[in-house]
Amino acid sequence: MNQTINILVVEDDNDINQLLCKIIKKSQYDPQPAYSGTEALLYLDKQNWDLILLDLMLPGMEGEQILAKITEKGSIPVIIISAKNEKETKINSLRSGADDFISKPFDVDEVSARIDSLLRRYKHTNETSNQELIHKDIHLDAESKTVFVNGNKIMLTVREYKILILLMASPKKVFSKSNVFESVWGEPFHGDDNTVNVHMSNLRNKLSKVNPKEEYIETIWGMGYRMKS
Amino acid sequence: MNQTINILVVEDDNDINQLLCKIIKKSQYDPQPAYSGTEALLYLDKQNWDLILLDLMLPGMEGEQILAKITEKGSIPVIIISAKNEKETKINSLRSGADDFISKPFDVDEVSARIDSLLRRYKHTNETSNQELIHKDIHLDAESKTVFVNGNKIMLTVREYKILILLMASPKKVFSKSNVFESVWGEPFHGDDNTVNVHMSNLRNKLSKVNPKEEYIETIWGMGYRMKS
DNA sequence: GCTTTTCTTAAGCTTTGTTTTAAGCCTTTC
DNA sequence: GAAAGGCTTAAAACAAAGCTTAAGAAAAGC
Repeated sequence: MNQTINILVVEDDNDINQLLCKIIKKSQYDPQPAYSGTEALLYLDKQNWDLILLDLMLPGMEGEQILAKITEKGSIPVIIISAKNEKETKINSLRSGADDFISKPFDVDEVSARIDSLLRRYKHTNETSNQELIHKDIHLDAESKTVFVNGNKIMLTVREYKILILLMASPKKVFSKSNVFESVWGEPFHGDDNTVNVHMSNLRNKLSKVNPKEEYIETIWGMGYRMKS
Repeated sequence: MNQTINILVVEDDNDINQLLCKIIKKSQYDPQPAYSGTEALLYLDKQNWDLILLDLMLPGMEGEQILAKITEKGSIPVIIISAKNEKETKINSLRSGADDFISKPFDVDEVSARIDSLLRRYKHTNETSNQELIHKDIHLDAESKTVFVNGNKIMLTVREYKILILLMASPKKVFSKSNVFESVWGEPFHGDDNTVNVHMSNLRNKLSKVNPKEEYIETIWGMGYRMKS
């Protein structure tokens, strides 16, 4: 049960990277150093990270690009650690999906406290990746990001896939439109929006194309959507 | 559907409090100023807060005590805003359950960005309020938004569902029509309205369709409604 | 840069839910 | 035990939520 917590440390400076890893180890977490942007990207897809520490100034690739890749990938908590200390950098990072911003030079204990604080809240969120979800004759393989209905592979777009994985991860739960929007799009929902409907409709079509008799996703009027059991 | 987000602003300085409220309003959230620790505590239990901004230096009561009360109460996200800028204060706050620490003087845009960042995550995680309400043979599961009477699933509309959850959450309490209306509809009640009656009737019908002998909701003449024990 | 795919927006339409209306039914009070 | 006021109910009118389609915009892929 005592699962290890994996933290990716993206920082080109050798000494600082080692220092960060040391801090992390001291708190009983499992650090993985990455010394460049490209190295970071390699690790990114390789496993599920519980948290990422990211330096914004990297050789080869800008930290901002990495941040974009991370947020695109899912909802991994990110702490930016940077010497680029201007207001704009800070705010842009936070707006782009970072959860915290620590300025260099940093205080060892503060870094540790902020890591703990973030993990305390979000430890339990990232548990659904890297497994196979099954519901009726839908098989969703999270690792290869493929979906089979009745043995037939179907091609979903990113949005459709994310909606499906959300619903399938908690098959009894009812997700409101705003739930869905905020989980899948990662931004606040403003009520007059039709795009969830459209994607839901498209997803349903793709699912039922294979097996027209079956209804997979049900609508709970005024409440939202749920996998039909 | 488009729920408001309530933010409690605990800060004794009038100008700063107003400034913070202004920032919050600009982001379409709903701020509530509290100018002292005691005032903050009053508000704390009064409703469910999505986020709390907390100044550490308050007259009468120390901010640390408030923080303790907040974390004790549940998992409301807290951002500390403080002029006490020493390392120890920062780290203690974070270790005591705060999610972020902003030093005074603060930058308006940074505050805004950090609020958004925290809410973005919090709203995803806080949806697992998986509670089940039981009254006689009625089982109400909040996560799946389903209601069972004597083991049989019954289909309720949103209004009916909300009325039932209200009554079942406080089964001994008598709810006046205006109570019900204001809780379920979220707007002030004007006495000459019959709609609560209608929905109550429909709800009773659906409940007693399964089990006609049982009376679940009783009318207290001139007072309101209550779950019948 | 051009092509292809995917996403978003908007409109019209269908389904479902809500409110109003109004008649009749209980309780209470005098 | 009749009048008054509150409560219930059923049905009609209305409103809202959801679905589908198609077309333009944006993004991704080549």
